[in-house]
Amino acid sequence: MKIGDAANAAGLPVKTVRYYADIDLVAPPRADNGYRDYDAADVKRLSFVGRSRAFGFSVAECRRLLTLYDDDSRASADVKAIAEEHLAALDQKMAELATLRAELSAIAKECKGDAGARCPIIDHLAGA
Amino acid sequence: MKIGDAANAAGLPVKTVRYYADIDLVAPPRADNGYRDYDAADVKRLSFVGRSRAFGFSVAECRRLLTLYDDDSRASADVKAIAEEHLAALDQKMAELATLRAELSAIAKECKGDAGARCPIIDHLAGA
DNA sequence: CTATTCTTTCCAGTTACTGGAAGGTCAAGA
DNA sequence: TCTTGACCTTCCAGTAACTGGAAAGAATAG
Repeated sequence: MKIGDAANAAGLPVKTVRYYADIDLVAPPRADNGYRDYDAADVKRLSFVGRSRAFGFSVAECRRLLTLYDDDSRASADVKAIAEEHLAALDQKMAELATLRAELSAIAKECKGDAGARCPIIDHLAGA
Repeated sequence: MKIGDAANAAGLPVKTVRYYADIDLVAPPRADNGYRDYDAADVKRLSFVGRSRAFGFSVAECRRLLTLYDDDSRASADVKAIAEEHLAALDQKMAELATLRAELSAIAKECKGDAGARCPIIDHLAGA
């Protein structure tokens, strides 16, 4: 199966699939003509990565997950650990954004937002 | 004032200050010896950028904000527009993260996280 | 006068692709 | 058979915003 078909089946751009091959994430063998030769298992792995990425896992995390995916005798605890690690990271990021949002919102509220030059937002950013 | 002192006064790493000079964000003149020569206004601008970055504004947004900061006759509406644009972006990102978090959390809950191989997380990622 | 601390430039790496150029391969149609 | 077009290949560059490090010149303290 050529890269175009594999990418199509996995719902990923060809460029991305090629990239995953370059970084040895999902690296199929080559056919005689030099073309990458994907099989059904490769497509499954590509789809797996695609879904993992959609959940916000980094490529490094995808690599670990893929290893566990391939390992029939993994402990589900190992998978869950990665997931919870990721959940914690999501929580932290959300908390950071919420703080930022709240502070910026409070400052923005003070600004009239008219044609006048006086601007509490600028003042705050300037350290007033 | 040399870059080290300016960076110190602005609370930024020297590397970052040099980077800002490279991209013409805060670009001081050069002294005879070739050293960048910062004055008090430059330090203020650096601090301004530092605070803006801390609020999550991109460097591109900082550039716009800096222009407005420098313009005594700006309309506060222009500043507020950037701030609200940024608030909207923050809201969107937070919503995305919240969705991700909820979905992943729901899936993770199904996983026992023990020594067994059966793992609903993997199953979900595999598209089951 | 020297040792240390600055400063300079430039190159590379980070994350996860994405776009584009130049060129090889293959299947179908005239 | 020839050609056209769709596909494949590699490699280079760019994205965002730095950060680390190397090599070399400048300044300063003792």
